[in-house]
Amino acid sequence: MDKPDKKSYHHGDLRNTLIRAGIEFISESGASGIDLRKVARRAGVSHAAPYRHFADKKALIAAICEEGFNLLSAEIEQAILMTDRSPFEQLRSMGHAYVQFAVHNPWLVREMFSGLTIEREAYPALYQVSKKLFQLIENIVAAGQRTGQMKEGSSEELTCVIWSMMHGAAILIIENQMKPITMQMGGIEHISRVCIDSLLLGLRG
Amino acid sequence: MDKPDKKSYHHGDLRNTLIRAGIEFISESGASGIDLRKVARRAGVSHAAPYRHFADKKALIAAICEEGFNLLSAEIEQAILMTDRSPFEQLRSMGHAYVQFAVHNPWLVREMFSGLTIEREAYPALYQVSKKLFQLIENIVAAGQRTGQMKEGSSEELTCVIWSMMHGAAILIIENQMKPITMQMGGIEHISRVCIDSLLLGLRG
DNA sequence: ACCTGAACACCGTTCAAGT
DNA sequence: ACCTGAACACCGTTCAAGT
Repeated sequence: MDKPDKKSYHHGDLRNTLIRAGIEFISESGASGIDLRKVARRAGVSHAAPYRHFADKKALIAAICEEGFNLLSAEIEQAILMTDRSPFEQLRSMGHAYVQFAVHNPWLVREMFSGLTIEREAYPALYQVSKKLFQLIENIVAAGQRTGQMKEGSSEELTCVIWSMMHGAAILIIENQMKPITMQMGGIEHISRVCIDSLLLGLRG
Repeated sequence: MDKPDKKSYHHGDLRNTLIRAGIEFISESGASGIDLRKVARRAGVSHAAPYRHFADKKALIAAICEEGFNLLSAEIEQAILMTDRSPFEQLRSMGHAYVQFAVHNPWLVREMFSGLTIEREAYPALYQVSKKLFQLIENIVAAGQRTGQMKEGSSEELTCVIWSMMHGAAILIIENQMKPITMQMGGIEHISRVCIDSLLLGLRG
C-alpha cells in the first residue's frame, strides 16, 4: 500500500518510526486496538521486527500512549502560555485545549485511558508523562490559591477535581453522549466551557 | 473447562446466556476486548452459534454494554431511592454509586465508553439505555431548579456538567491516575465526594 | 429453526537463519 | 546488532451440512 521514503531503518530509528506509524494508525483506524503487523508494514519492516524494540504488543501500545500524553501536554502548555496570568482564565484555556485534543484524536485518547495506565509498575514511563500533565494543572491551582482566588485545601485534591471535569467532558463528548448539544455549531466549545465554569462557580441557585 | 448446567439452549435463551457469559468474561478478563470464541465456549455452544443471534462481534459487545448501562442505571436508581429529597444529597449518592460501580466493574465501564456509543445509528438500543441514565440525573436537576436550590438555565446542560464530573472521576480513579489518593483507606470515597461537592459549591476562594 | 465442523484469512509471538 | 521467513496457536467469519 504505502511506500514510505524507504529510509534505512538499520540506523536505530525503527523504534520511533513504529511509534509514529502507530499514532497515525490509531488516528485513522476508526477502531481501538493497534494491529501490530499493519504497523510494521507501514513502517516498512517485517512483522517480526518490532520485537527487537518492544517486548510485546502492549509495550508498543504503552509507547504510543506515552507519546499521546506528550502531545496532549504540549498542547496544554501552549494554551496556558497564550493566556494571561488569571488562574480561572488559564483553567478555561486548558479545558478548551483538552477537549479539542480529544475531539481531534478520539481513538488515541480512548486508548490512553483504556486500561494500560493501570499497570503502573509495568509501564513507569507512561505513568511519568501522565504525572507531568497532572502537574501542569496543579501549578495553576497552587498559583490561584496563593492569590486567594481559589479555595484553600489540598492542591492535589483540587487538581484531581479539575482533571475529572475536563476528562469527563472530553470523553462524553467524543462518545457522542452529549450529541443533542454537540451537534450544534459551536456546541462543543460551548458545553466544555459551561463544564469548567460550572465547576469554578458552583451549581447553587 | 467449564461444564455449565447443560441446559438445552435450543429454547431461545442462548442470546441472554451469551450476554451473561460476556459480562462475566469481561469482568474477569483483566483486558478489554471480548473473545467471541471463549464466550461461546463458556455458554456451551460452538463458536459459530453466536452468529444466529448477533450479526458480528461488535453486536455482541453492544448488547453487553447495553446490559452494563442497565446495571449501572439500576444501581443509581436505588441510590436515589435510599436518599432523602434534597437534590444535593441525591447527587452525592448518585456520584458515589457511579464511582462504586466503576470500581467494581472497571473493564465493563471501560468497554461501555470505548467507542461503540459513537455509532448511534448502528446501535440504537445502546443509545436508549445511556439516555435513560441521563434522564435519571436530569430529573434531580429539574427538581433542584424548581425549589431554587440549583441555579437556573438549561437542565440538559447542567446534567451534562454533572455527568462529566462523575464520569471523569470514575475513569481517572479506575485508571489509577489518582493513585496517591485512592490507595489510602477510604480514599476513593473521599475523592469522589470532594469532586461532587466541589462542583456543587464551586472552587472560588 | 437452530446448531456443528471444517475451512479461510488474519493476528501475536517465537525462533532459526541470514547480513 | 538488526532484520527476515517460516511456523504455531488462536481468533473472527462464513457456509455447507446435520437434527
